Amino acid sequence: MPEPKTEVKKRADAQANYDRILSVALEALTADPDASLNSIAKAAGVGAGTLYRHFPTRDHLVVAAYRHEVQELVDAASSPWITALPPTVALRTWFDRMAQYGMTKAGLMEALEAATKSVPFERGEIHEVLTSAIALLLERGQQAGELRADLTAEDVLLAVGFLWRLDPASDWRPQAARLLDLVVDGLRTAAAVRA
Amino acid sequence: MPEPKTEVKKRADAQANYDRILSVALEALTADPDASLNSIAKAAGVGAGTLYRHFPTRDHLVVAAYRHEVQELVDAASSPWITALPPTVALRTWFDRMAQYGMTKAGLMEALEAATKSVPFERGEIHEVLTSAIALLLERGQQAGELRADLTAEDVLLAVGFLWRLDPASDWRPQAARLLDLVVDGLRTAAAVRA
DNA sequence: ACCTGAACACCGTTCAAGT
DNA sequence: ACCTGAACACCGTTCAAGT
Repeated sequence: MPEPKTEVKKRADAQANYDRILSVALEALTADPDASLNSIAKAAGVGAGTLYRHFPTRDHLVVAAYRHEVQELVDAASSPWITALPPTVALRTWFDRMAQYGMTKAGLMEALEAATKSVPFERGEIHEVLTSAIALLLERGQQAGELRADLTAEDVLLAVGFLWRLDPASDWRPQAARLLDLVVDGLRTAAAVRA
Repeated sequence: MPEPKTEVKKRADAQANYDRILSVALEALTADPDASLNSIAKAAGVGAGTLYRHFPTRDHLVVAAYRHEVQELVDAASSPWITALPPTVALRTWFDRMAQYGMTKAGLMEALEAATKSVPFERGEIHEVLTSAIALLLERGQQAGELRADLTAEDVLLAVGFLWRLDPASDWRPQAARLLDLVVDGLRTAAAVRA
């Protein structure tokens, strides 16, 4: 019988290091998004080479550290309290939650931003998982005729990228609300606007 | 008679260094937006301390290096070929030009991005000059009743921030067009949309 | 297989010493 | 006044040597 997990089996010490690096990284990056990789390795009690073995680039580490948070965000897109809403409202509500998440976890914004970077082959699973969550909500609105059909989930992700340039220490809520209104309004079909 | 220029008079050698650093920086940053300050100082034939004396932070240098390009962009907002257009079209056309500029000069995007950063007191003259250019176009559309009156130029600058996350090496034009349409559509008043 | 940690080339930044 | 450039503390990254 092979392992039920799809992930390749690691040696026990490697797995333990992997987990410890991640938990330390989550803490360190939340405290300071610019925390150095060397400092994280040291705090995790591993050599610098070990960190690089597991996470070849900084983005890999950041993305992995916030995988859980991002997954929660993605899961929310298909949760009852979102899907019960009319499509356009659902999309807007989900973006609100996204803003909340980003603003309260400094390091998370870096992870989300990495997913919005342009060069495609450098975009990882976060990009994929976020766009699929957006696609879910977007397509529902498109099929209902509320949202324009000529825009992709990638477009929408780029359009809401302003969320990670807000200042968490400021009074960002009114501005986020105005701009999300702007984007969601732009997403609506002429028919939906007229209604 | 004092100097006609508002800028404080510098010693001749200081002025020469200042100018040379800027011209070298423009070239270096255009070639590689991540060029190091030390390498720019060396290429300009000055000590590192001299560069820091003139430009206390990297953003100061980047902003100064692209001042001329940004000014051209800003001037375009009040140029005849823009002001002759209907307000909403003018705004959209100006953004197209903005995208062109950003995509053809790699380092310029960094300068523009610095202007979109959240923390207010770190935003410099580029932010000010860009928002005033946007305000010019925006207010014209607002007074004509074509554009929503509840949005500021700062909002709009944030909303078009996706422009500096496009990949200049890719086929960015169709996506930029879709997203600019989205934003400009969102900016229009209900009355204008119905028309 | 995996880990360690010294070593390397580099970075931003400072500051005593010069002119 | 202004400049130089060595020096400092740090960064990301590598890799021989260990287990």
